[in-house]
Amino acid sequence: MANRFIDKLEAFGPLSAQAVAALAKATSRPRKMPAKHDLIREGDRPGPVFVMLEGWAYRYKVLPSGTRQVLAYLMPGDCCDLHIGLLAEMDHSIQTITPSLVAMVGRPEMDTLLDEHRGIAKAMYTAQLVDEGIMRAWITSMGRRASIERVAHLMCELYLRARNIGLADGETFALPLSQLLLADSLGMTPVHLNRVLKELRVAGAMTLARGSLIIADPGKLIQIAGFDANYLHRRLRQAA
Amino acid sequence: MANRFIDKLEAFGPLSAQAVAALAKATSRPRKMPAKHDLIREGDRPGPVFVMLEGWAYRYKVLPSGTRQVLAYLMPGDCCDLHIGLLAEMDHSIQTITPSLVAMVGRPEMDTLLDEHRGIAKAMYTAQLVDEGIMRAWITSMGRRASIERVAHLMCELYLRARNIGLADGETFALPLSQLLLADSLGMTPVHLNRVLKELRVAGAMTLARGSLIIADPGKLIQIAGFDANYLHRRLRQAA
DNA sequence: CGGAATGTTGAGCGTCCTCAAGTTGGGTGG
DNA sequence: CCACCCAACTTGAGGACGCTCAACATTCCG
Repeated sequence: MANRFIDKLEAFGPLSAQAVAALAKATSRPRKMPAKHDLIREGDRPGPVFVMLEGWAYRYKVLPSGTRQVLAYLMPGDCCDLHIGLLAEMDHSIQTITPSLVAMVGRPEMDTLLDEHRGIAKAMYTAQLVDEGIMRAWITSMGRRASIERVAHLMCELYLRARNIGLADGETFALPLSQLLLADSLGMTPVHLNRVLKELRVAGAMTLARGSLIIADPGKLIQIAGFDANYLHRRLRQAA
Repeated sequence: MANRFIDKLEAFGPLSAQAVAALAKATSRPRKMPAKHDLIREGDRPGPVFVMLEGWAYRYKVLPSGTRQVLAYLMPGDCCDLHIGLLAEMDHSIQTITPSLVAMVGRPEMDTLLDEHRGIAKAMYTAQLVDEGIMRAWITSMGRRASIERVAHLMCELYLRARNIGLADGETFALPLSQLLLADSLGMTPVHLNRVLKELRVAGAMTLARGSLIIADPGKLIQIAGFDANYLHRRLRQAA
């Protein structure tokens, strides 16, 4: 009955059995999506809320010059903005990275979920606040960190997020991101990203190869990144 | 009775007389704040929602190295996250730029406003979506635009936002941001920002001096920035 | 009126980019 | 099962954008 989306929300606070059932029902007809498939494009009229049950996706913008900027990664359990339907058109696109299982929750159904289950609303608003915190961390990285720090910081973030949802246990986990995608996330060229990855490998901090990230020396990686996990808000406020 | 906050929300959709009255009541006891005063700091436990009735503020983070990154500007009528109280601690700080009038809306009162007035909830969620769109635009700028493009883009954004709330009419408006603050917004050094401003001035695009931005040639500025206003979402979806 | 904050300009340097030429690896069809 | 092909990755060389350090000018504010 449970799925990754429900698991994630429950990590933000207890949900009633009815709430879980309602969520399960709302996400019970997911669609299989191939890799590299646009779920929605900039300029499109927003439709249902996308919920990633399996697989990774990413938000991005393409500039007139053709360059791309990755804005966020969606991992299993993540969803896009709850109230997306209030806007007339999308200001960015969302594309799958791996083959995925995507549930689509219509706007009336989403409103009902939020209205009838306070626990769901709280968990979803918390999730959205965390996503905003991640965006702020990205802005900070892009503005004020050197390239090697940016790379290390993103790897720390992705590792923690993956571990939070049970996608990583040891120091190794599956990271299905190409160097091109990572470069477009970090405001770098693929060439330079490649050199930075080598530098991190030679330094004994981490190795990214064949879709797997191996964190050889967590302390060193954290230190290079200047990483502070507070913005992921794992410690939530107790009591309402 | 109306204030800048109510004006802003009404621009996102009609509000009932009761809704306006409830908003007016919730923001009826604003506090005067001096310039450069932290409203809340990273690590603090979130309290009430801050509503800027008059004056400018900015969100920022400070890295261990002491460098600062500006994350967003709050103009009159803007407020911080509605559900901020769900989190255990702030992941960034907020500081006034100018002397300001700030209303503080407690969490129960905010929840009541959202619950009892669908129009308020819709307007506030829309405002939050726009703020997120702005963050995405910033990430895009930092990652994929050259410094002169970044500067021009931010100026276009600030000008439009100011005009939307009646703070600019012609091609001139009051922009109370120091070059240091702008540099910390754009991931540049103050020295380089100064040179870029000069370049924009010499090119006849715009002049920033003594707290005023003069847009000499809007077309040129937009062209340099590669600016597309879609992310500010002025055109909202019609009908619910 | 004085001091501090802010803005301006110069010179030299380093990070990261561009262009270019491979190499490796994964997937597909014969 | 192998050959091929395309995407992804790797490495080198040279150049440009933006940084650092430093000195000075100007404006704001008490």
